[in-house]
Amino acid sequence: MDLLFDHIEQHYPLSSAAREALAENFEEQVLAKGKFLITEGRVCNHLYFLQQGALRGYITVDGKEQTNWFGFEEHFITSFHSFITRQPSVENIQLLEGSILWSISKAQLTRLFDKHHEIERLVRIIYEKYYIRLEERYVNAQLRTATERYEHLIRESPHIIERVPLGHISSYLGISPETLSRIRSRF
Amino acid sequence: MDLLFDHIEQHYPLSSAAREALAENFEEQVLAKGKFLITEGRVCNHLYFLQQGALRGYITVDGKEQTNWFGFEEHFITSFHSFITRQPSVENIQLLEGSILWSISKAQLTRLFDKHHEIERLVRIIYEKYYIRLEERYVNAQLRTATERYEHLIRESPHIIERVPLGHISSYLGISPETLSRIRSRF
DNA sequence: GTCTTTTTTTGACAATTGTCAAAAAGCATC
DNA sequence: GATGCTTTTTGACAATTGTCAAAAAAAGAC
Repeated sequence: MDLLFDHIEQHYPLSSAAREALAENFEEQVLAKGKFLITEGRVCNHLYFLQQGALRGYITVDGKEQTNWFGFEEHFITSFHSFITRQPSVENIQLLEGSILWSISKAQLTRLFDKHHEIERLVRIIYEKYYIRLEERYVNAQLRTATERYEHLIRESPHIIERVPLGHISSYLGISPETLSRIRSRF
Repeated sequence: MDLLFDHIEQHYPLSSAAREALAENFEEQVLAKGKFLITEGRVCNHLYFLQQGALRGYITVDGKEQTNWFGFEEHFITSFHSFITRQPSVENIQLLEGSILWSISKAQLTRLFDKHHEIERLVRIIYEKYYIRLEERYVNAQLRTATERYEHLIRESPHIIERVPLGHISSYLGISPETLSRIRSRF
């Protein structure tokens, strides 16, 4: 739980009262590789903090998987669309490694917003940061050639190659596994 | 200004005290077609509400313009990355039509967060909505063929074609103007 | 270790898209 | 209307990427 609060402090420093209130509402969760945190069709009512491990979020388009993001240690994770709208998720979140997470329900979090203004501020600030991160992902996805997108990926997150099967990376880059293999073969 | 508060009420109903505080801090701005709301290299310190008109946000990559979004009536607009980080904008925001906007500075808004919890809540909720809208844009941008992306665009926002030059639409879809022209020629 | 299954690579070919150049159409201004 | 200027279209060709099939490599199960 220390890692969770270390991460929170990086965004906004909380009073000890707010920290304790949060601590009471987070629950630890340990999941094995290959399992799903969220599957499409179900409403996602929880926000997760990934303490240890790796996940990916993907949707199914024409029977094929399209990976939208990879998540590693010390990030908040959820199926945001479902969490926000309370509608069934279109996204699947899968464990790429055995992972340790902390979860809090939307109802609990909303209750804390009323009790502690600073917790709502924290979440507002986290949304800001996550928004601009998503913007960056969007801009990179728009890069013209697959080679540029791949180069950008290994430049920004070189560790990804060692932790994620290439098939998922190709679906993240929006190309076929064959094309990714050919790009990699010419360095 | 009525439109601004109509829009706000759709997200979260404010007390009259909060509404008045907001009203005091928004300023009207009228800009002509072709002008820029924000240019790259400058810090964007304001959040804008577009009451009437049309804009686009784009970045410059290898000397070419890459349109990231179009903005029409009744949306909040800013160069989010710059507004949030207080760093120089990489994005340009250009007026596609003569437009009427309402602006509030980041400093003023931040001051209001401390005075009125509900205004910070409103902004938190707006971020949620804008986040999932950006997610949708991301997913659509990942569609395999340019034809699919074009079809999706005219299905979701058919009005766009009448208000935006095709050159900007092709740069939004990530294709050359020639390719867009050919896609359109076969309906 | 061997066997099985999954992932990655390679080859051949087709489809999609980009680039360059020129023509056509549209839009201002006079 | 005629005149420039910008946008859009069309043609020819090259580059990129996808698809299908099969081989090679890697990862798991026993």
